[in-house]
Amino acid sequence: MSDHSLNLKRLQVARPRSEEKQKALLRAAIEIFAEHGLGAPTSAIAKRAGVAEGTLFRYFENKDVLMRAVFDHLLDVSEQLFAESVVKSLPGTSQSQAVWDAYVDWALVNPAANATSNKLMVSGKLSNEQMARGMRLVDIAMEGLPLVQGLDLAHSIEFQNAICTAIGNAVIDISTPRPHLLAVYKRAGYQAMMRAIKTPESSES
Amino acid sequence: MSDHSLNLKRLQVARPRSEEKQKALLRAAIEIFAEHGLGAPTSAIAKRAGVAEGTLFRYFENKDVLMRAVFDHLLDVSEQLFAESVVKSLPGTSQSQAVWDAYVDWALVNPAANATSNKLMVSGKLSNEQMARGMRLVDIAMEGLPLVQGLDLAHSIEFQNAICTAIGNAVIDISTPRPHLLAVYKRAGYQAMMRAIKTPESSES
Amino acid sequence: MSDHSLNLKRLQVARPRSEEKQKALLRAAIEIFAEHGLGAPTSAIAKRAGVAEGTLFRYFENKDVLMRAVFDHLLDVSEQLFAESVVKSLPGTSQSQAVWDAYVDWALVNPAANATSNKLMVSGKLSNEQMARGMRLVDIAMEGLPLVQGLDLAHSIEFQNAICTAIGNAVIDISTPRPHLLAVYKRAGYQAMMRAIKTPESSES
Amino acid sequence: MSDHSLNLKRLQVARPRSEEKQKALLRAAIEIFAEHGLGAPTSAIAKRAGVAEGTLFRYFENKDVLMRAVFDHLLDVSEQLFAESVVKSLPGTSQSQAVWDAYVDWALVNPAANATSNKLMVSGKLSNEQMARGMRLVDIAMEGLPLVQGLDLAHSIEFQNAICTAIGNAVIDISTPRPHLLAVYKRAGYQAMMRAIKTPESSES
DNA sequence: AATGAATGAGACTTCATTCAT
DNA sequence: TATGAATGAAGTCTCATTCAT
Repeated sequence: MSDHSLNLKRLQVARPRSEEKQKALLRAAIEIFAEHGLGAPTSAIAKRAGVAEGTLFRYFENKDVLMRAVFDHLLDVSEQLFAESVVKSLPGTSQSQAVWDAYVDWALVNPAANATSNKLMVSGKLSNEQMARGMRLVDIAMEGLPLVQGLDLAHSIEFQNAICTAIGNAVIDISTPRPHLLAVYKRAGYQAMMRAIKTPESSES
Repeated sequence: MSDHSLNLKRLQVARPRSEEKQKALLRAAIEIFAEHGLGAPTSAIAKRAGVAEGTLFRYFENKDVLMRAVFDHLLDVSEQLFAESVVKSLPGTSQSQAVWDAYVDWALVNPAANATSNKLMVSGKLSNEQMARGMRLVDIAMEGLPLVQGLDLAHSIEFQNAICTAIGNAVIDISTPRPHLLAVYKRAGYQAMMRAIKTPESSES
Repeated sequence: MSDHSLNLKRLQVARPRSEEKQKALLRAAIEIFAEHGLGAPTSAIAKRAGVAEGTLFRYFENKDVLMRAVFDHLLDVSEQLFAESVVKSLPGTSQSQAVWDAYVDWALVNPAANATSNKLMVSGKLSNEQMARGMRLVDIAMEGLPLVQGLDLAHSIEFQNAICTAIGNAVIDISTPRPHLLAVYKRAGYQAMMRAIKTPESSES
Repeated sequence: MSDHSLNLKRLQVARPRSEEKQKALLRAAIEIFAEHGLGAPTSAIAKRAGVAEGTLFRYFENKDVLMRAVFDHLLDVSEQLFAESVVKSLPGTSQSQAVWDAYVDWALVNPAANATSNKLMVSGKLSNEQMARGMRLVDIAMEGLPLVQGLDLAHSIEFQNAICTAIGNAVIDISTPRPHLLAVYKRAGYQAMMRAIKTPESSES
């Protein structure tokens, strides 16, 4: 009996055999979600990935699991991106600017990934762990920036993260349809962000 | 009892199309969309509004029309809000701060409206006219703010609107789950916004 | 107050159940059924008739009743048509040709009536009495024609009615989209019909 | 067990799209449309075919496509019927009579097919290609019949097709409820048709 | 393990009919 | 009596998921 139920369980649980197919499905999901929203049919994702409709469910138990896997995958990419950007940063630029550039550039080169990431963030489908992981990533990206003052520490970090992320996304949003202005907006956006979080000495005088 | 013309008008229609029901449907749609996303069934909206499923379609030809009507309604409210906020602004505060306060306060008091508005903005269901109207509203809200420099005029307005809107929404997003910090974040957010768009040159003097 | 209500009351009484509205509804139903099939919404009929949706159901208990009323109305018209056509028939033409001409001409002048009549005939919505009445009308129209031979009487009548009706409708069907050929087809059709029912023996003599 | 190539073919598809189900759906549609009209629900067709409601739409994109497929199927059958009837025609009978007999017999044996075909012809749901194909079939069936005179060629063919089709359908209509009279009506109908289109020499004398 | 046919719940929408005015 | 707003059953079609092959 126990043997039996174990067997069934094993059959039901997604047992990916090919890493390649899993990647193809994630890539396809990112594209399809970006193009048609999270309500797009799983069959469209399977087709884009070049696999059968049913195959998707051998790799991802159901659509919600797929969505969360997509988000995890995008965070993996982002984390690696940030790590690399710091290492590669040019001597003349600060670490924060290296991360900023890397993030904005990546979003412009991977518009589907950026779009799907944003859709997932507001979908209500992510787990608390994933939300936390997302925030941690922002924490890391913000490392090295001077903290805005006038708030206690916890609130200050939270606040600064929110502001900086928002400005970054805003720059990406307006640059996406006008790639020729990317350099201008990227620079201006970075400066605006730095000013926004600069400690307001003058207000204390 | 009431005046004559009203009485006559009433007699001409069997049951007047109830303004109340239309409002109830819009309110219900705002709530349901906020809670369950734009993919929520129309039947849920009808039920929340306390009308039959078919009744929804007497007031709104189909779901897309309903969505656009919801957006128009929210813009109506926002426009009025901005107009009033300027009039009511306290002597000591600038116009821009009055609008800022009004916007943040409204979003916190009407979280569903704010959430649904955001969802609609990225839904791809709005008409070009509606997108334009949304941007015009932001233009109006930004009136009186000094323009960030270093960009030509058109790009500058665009850029500034994007940055300011983003910061505003960020403040709303982090304040929503922590209402007791609203005052702090609202103040800090306003200052951050003003710094972000401050002319760069002045900081070098 | 009493003055007022009395006035209104009188206005309502001055609008009795009107023969005119009933006729308008029948006319509208004929048109709408012809244009959009028997599945067309009753609301479209009411609108075409210039009355409210609910008013239709004060004149016709439900849609099936309306359909049957339409058919009865069309038979009324046909009966009168046949009666008049005999009276008016020119000296040189036989009675059968007079009826034939009247029928074909009428169908071409009233395409909607003809189309709706045909649709109703195959709708399965008519009562047995109505089907019988329809056949009786054909019997009357056929009066005076020599009976095809080689069949016993009952079958012969039945057969001849079917053939003649079919040829008549065929002529109408091909003439409707080509009104300029009406005269040609009408004549040729009549001759074909007369030949079709000519006693076979006579051709052998 | 079976031969190799079949086995290999089988392995490539999970479950082959069953020809049998498609046929069952077409058959069910023909029956249901005949019994309840073209407005009958697709769910009734699926149930009659013994498949789930959704399965119908895997085989036919939507109801209109199903209707057109039904018509194409019926024309396929008719074309084959006509071809066979000519081949099988007895030495003593003319080709035209063979076709006539085959058509009438077929309609009586397949009343649902005949009824549905007629409904589709007047439904306005068929494509122009299908209407043309239907007329071409009649042309073929009429081949070999002497053309009625007194009209120019084009109109003559059109006219004759209409008359002959009409008489054929009339015979079918009156025979269907009285199968024991089929032979009589079939014979009499054929003779009536031949007389109807016979060149009227006498009128020229 | 992979496939894709099959399933059926549920979405949106229509419309005959009822009923408050 | 006339009106037309309200109703909800029923229709078409979609799609996440299961399952036979």
